[in-house]
Amino acid sequence: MHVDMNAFFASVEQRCSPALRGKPIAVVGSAKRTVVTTASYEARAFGVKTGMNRFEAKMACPQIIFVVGDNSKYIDASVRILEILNSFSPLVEAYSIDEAFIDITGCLAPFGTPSALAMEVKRRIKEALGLTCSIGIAPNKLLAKLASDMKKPDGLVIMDEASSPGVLEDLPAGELWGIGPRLTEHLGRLGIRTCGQLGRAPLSLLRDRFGVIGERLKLMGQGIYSNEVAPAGHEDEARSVGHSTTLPADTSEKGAIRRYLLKLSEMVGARAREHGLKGSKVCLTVRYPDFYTFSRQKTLPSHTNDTRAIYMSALSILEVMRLRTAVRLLGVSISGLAKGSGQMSLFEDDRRRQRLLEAMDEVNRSFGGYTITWGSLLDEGSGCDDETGVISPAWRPVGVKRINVK
DNA sequence: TCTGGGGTCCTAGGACCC
DNA sequence: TCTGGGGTCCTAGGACCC
Repeated sequence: MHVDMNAFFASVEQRCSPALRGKPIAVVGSAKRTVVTTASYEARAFGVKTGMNRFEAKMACPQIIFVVGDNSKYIDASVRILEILNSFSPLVEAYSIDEAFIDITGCLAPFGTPSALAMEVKRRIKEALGLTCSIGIAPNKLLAKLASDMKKPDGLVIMDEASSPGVLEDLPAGELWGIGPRLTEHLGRLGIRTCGQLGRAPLSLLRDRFGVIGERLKLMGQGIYSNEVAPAGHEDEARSVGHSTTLPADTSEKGAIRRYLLKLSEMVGARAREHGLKGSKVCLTVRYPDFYTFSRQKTLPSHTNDTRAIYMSALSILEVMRLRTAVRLLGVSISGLAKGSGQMSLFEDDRRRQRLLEAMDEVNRSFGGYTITWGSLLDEGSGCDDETGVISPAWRPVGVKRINVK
């Protein structure tokens, strides 16, 4: 079963503020350069879409109401929804803040049918949070996700082995989870437009053109998908931890760029430390005003989650980059992750350093945000403005991927 | 009054090793 | 008198997802 909350952020806001109900609203970030994260169904009717900037949204719908998103509300709602889902089955995978997969294979008895179970899930969520969702039930995650997408809002679609071939036969291949615009185009050039055609395409052709995913594509066209629901505690380990930010204005000013890099390094370091993770690679991403985006990474001699070590690496990469114009976005991430050993260093300096980081993390945990931070972040002059930016739907309510913002 | 931020996975070339 | 074949790791970019 796949549960997909309808216009999640916008619906939460409309529940909280009756004045917003029935109105075209768009949830955006607080930064100047922001985009629509979620549009209410009233706004979608005017063509407002996720990813539009304010100007585009206003053009599409002049009476649109912009609402600055509030992460804590969405995390709160998400946790409560997951609790409800967990009362039906222990096998709940929080796929994103507003989507979940639930293995209900062994949980049908009290309800009799999948449909009865799904109706009860919808009723409980509506009762507790006043929110609607679309539910898809199918033999696997691929088809369940497809099914939940077929009727919005407040839908319920059930697909079984008997009905899925009929649905897939004329379904555009690009509707499948994992087949995006580029693959759709490439498949189209091969004369493959529907899932039915994809499922019948010669394996040799697909393998030839798409490498290792060729085989999976053919199976997907046939509705075959073997990934299991991964409940809490059984997810894959995180592969990277990163933060990036679009600056309030493009800048070439070295001091400002360094301050942003320090702040990003601290956000990355703090989150890695919180989860006992250390990385062996640091990656710096830069976007120019023309949107040209590139990155350079550096392998470290040892694993680290120390803000200073991350920052120093980012700086050294920056030196190598030789920026050609002003910068629009900066990003810092670490990868090559390993669970920190927690072992005490032999060197007094390192031990003091570690205690300093722990103390700072503790203060920031207790008082929120970046109560304690680095002096050079606070230097006068060119801003390292504390803007929230846009809320990311990929956030998880719990675990490494939970992003703590203020 | 221009385009966010969080991720994962795959590819392809080159360095390096035996 | 002309250059094998196996492998790993690293890097940068891009497709795809929410």
